[in-house]
Amino acid sequence: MSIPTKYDPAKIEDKWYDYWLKNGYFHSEPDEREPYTIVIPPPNVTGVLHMGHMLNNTLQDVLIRRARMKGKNACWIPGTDHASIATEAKVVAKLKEQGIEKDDLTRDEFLKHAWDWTHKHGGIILEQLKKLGASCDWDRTKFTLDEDMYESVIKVFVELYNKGKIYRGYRMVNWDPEAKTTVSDEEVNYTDEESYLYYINYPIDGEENAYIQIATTRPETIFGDTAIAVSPENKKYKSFIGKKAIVPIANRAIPIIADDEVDPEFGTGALKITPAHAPIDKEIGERHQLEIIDIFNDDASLNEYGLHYQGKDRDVVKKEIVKELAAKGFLSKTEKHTHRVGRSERTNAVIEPRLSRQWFLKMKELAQPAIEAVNKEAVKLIPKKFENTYFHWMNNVRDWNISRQLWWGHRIPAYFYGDGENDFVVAENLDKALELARQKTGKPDLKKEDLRQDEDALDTWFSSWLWPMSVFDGIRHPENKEFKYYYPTNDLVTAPEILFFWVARMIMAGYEFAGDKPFENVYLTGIVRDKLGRKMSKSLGNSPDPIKMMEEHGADAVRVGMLLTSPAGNDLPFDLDLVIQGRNFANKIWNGFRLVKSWTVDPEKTQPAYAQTALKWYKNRFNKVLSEIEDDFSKYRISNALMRIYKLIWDDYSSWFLEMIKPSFGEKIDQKTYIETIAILENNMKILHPFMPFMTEEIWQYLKKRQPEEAIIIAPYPSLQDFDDDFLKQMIQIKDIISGIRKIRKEKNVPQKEAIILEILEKEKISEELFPVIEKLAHTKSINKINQANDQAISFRVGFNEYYVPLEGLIDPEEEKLKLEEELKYTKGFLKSVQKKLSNERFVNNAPEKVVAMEKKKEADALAKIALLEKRIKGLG
RNA sequence: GGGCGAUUAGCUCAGUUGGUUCAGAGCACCUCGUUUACACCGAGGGGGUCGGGGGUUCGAAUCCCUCAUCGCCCACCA
Repeated sequence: MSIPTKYDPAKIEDKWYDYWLKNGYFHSEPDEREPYTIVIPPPNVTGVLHMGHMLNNTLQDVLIRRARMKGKNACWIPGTDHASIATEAKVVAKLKEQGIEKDDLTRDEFLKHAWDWTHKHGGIILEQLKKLGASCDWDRTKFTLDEDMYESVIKVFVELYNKGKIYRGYRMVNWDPEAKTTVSDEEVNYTDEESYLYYINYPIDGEENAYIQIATTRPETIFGDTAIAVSPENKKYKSFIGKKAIVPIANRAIPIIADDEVDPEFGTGALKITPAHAPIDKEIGERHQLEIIDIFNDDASLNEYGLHYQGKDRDVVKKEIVKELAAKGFLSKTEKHTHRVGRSERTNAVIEPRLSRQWFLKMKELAQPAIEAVNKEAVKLIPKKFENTYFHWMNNVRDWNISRQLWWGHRIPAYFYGDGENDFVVAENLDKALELARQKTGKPDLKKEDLRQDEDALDTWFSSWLWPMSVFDGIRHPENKEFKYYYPTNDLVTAPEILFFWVARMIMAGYEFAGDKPFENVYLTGIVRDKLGRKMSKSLGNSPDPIKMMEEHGADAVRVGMLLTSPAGNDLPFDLDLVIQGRNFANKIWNGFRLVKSWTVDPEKTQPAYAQTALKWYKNRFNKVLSEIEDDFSKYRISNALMRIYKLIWDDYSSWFLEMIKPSFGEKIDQKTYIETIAILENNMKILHPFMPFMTEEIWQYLKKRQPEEAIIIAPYPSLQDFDDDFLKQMIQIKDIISGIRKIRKEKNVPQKEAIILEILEKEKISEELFPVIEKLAHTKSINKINQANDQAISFRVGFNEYYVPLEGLIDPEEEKLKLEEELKYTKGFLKSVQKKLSNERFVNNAPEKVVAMEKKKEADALAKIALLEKRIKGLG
């Protein structure tokens, strides 16, 4: 059987994925083993895979595969989120294309369209994750609108309502006029935008030619003005307080009031108050019991209060009213002004602050155990720097507006029986609602038809905050076996952008409903950016197509590319070069494997000394690196761990170890070395498997005929063994000697096939055990110890020892001398700095003994070296 | 406006309690190389006064102050 020269991922990746799937290696059931659980951050059900998902899920897969190999019962729960706003917006847009308006449909009709859309496009992203190699337990795939998930959400809502934590409030909310729904504070993005500040004169009621001037960015809201406020400290306006001003165009008289909130420095120092449309105005309005006039329709066009502007969009009205104000002499001046504008994360529409009756969840109490959990590190945020942000947000948490004016989602289980503000009951279903309503109203003849369920749906996050519990049915049945076994989960990998949306709320929900944290560690990834540092986005077109990239270069290469430079919490400046580096690595490994497979074993042959040493060295080296990798993983330094494996395999294994044991041309390899080399290769593949699952399985299966239960995906991870650090240090010396010889060969053009002699002037003991390696790699015909310098040779130093390579006819004494003099100069400089330190009394008196002793040794060493060099230079004449 | 974090080689980052091994890694770069695993390669090499300034200390990339630049989070400036 011939092995292809080049590793071709396209040919094998699907094969192994199917193999793992078929053998059920992704599936988990509770058993006696220790569980290791991750719940996926559920992507939008109709979403497609982007680079952020790639990074995120690669990390999760690395963690889950490693845990699986380490003998844990690894369970990675996949699933999707119904993503109410995003999905509903997509469905509305699609219907519009077909000439259908949402408003013309009934709720049920619309939901049917939404479900059709979901069934058509839903789950594509999960299929894409399979290409990446994600070893999720697909039998456990969940969707946030599944029946059991739905029941969990409703149960929680009812419970929280009964505890008094959910209430209805007439509050200022963020209104998205495009999606025609409220959005949470977290879903509003603020940016500085250029606009204008308009100075408008409001005539004083009953006075001639007297007016008060205000400055506003929103002249179109004057129809909602119900007062003008000034600072009580402001002398300029003292005389105005208590008078009335006339709203231009609207011709209404409104009071001029004093309020501390008004900044006398800003604009004119007078502020028009529109309680329905600005948070600060609402507060001032409440303090002064001002009338509230809402001038907008749901789509931010003006309603009847807008008079002749009724029906026109706010932006159109702004332009037109400025002209009218100017024409009628109310507009005094216009100046450029930069201010912060809030836009909806989903639709990018400018958010309209609006007073509206909504459902809220009290957060203050829920936040307490969640703060405590992070504080005492029951839940760890990685990297730690996010804890500050977390605490800050949690300590200032505001009530959560959980209702959305959407149909796609969990419908709020509140049932109205009348028109009064409190004429409703909250219950799991209509039957229970009826019962409650009958009790509450005292009307036993109340019928189902008399009840009307709230039209609104819940914020998507109100279902995802239960995710780690609801996927195990822990909300409906907290005593069930699965929930008890898998919960709390272990690691959560997600983006810092949703720290508050999701992570913080899951922690709150965990303590509130299960009395325990939802997970132990939260690994926060960075944002995937392009080479220029821009966030990758569809609109910029700067994001590579992950699927195409995996097809071209292999999923393993892409995984390596994603992880090479992405420490937790740091943005990942992604570039195709990283994937190429991953691909090159795969090819390197492949060829290292091919080389080993090409050897034929001679059972009669005895093991050469160099091979024995090489094996001893590599095994020690492997264990040292393994211990470093363990440490990296314990600190979630995943990139670092990968880089260590990369260097281990490329440098230690390929460049050094394989070269050491490689049989000479035409020769066979001895059995012992061969068997051990295979074992070494297998261990390399094992520690690499979490990062490059496909190629490692391919090589693993190529190496030996294996039964399904012997697949690498479930092979036991190498256990950590002791290593001899001194021996490893000796090998570093040997490597330096070999490099020294290579350098001479290069400088003097002595080809590798020409054997050379190495002479050693030994000042410190060097172990002869390692000489066969020098012989093999530097191609020496003899290695001799000598007692004095050989002037007919080229020299180099490693540590305190001098090495000579006699090369007749190629020696240039002047060149040698120059080299030595340069080194002498450097050593003298070094000595000077050491002696300067040692002559400093304060150093000698204050520094710890150990440090002083070290400096003294440095001094002695330098002196010895100088003597040596001087002698050599003298010898050269 | 308030808070947090960062600034180390061309790029992306390590650098644990200040003291051999503290100035490192990978990529990129330069030179050489058709040696029978791999040019998706090998061998060798260059490159940073650790953002600026000040301080503490015998000793600072590491601790303190300050300035500059960048990033993030929070906030009702019309």
